[in-house]
Amino acid sequence: MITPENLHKELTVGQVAARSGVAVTALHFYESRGLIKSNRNQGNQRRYPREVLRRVALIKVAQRLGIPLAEIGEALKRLPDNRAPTAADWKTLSAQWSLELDERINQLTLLRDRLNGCIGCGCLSMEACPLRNAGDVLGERGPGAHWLGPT
Amino acid sequence: MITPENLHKELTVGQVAARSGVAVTALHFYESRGLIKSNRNQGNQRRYPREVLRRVALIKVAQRLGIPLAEIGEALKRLPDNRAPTAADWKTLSAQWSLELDERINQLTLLRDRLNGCIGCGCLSMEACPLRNAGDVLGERGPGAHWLGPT
DNA sequence: GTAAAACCTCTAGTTAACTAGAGGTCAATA
DNA sequence: TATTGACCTCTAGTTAACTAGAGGTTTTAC
Repeated sequence: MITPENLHKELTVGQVAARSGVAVTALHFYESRGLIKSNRNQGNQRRYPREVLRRVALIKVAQRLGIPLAEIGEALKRLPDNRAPTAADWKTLSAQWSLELDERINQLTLLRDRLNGCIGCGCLSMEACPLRNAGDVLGERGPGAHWLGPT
Repeated sequence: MITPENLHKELTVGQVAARSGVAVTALHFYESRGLIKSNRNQGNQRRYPREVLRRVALIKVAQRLGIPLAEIGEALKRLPDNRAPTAADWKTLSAQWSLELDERINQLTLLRDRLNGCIGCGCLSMEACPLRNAGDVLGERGPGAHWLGPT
């Protein structure tokens, strides 16, 4: 709901950048990917409702979890439109992401155990070595979550 | 040591590709990055000693561990020149990589615990939220190992 | 009222790890 | 011998997540 009062409270890109710790260009970029939205003033400059800060915060946390922007965008799209994510929304998203994180940790742990089992063996055979054809653990990157690791 | 006998045993790119499961173009690419080397025949075509198979195997395993090619190249360069990696070499490298994998797992575990601690809190404050300013856990990507996660 | 700071769009560059294709050569087979 | 398949080099494109800069407009502050 836009009242004269909260219109006054809108933020410029520069302000959002300063408060969120994200570069102005990055905010442009997020907008181009549909992760955030902006209103424009008379002179075509972006004006953000304050809620954008929360949205950006959520984006940054998700990135630290290793979730690619595209997926974060998907998740945000599933939230009621154009509203800041609430604590309840956050709960839903973070529970999901926690599961994926668990899965990722399991995969890495299994891989490490195999590696340790293979130290010194030196086989590396395509057919026999568990490190080489552990396709069951870390398969091709198909549909689903893709973990690129935190930057 | 090149004898008429093992000259005969040299492999073409296509053969290496087939046996290693890596595309021909990727082998070209590895060569351009100094990860593997080839001899050329009269017609300028690549001819590989059989040891290249072991080298490629090692590259693929390291990649599954999430180690970037540049670092794999560094590691290979530290091995005696132009020789296939032996079981002892593999032991050295894999022990090192195992440590890095441990570290990575620890980072992710800590992150997951923080995430779980934060589910429902919904704060996401720049100053207060442990998820947001856990710079101690996963910092900028500086010098050292860079983990991009397995593909 | 003017000058500087902030903003706008758009293109191009960055890294990683390749792939795809053009245009041409070489090798193996019938 | 001719043809096909494998090979050669080189350029350009791919994805992700941005950054840098050019060239131009708007806002703000003095």
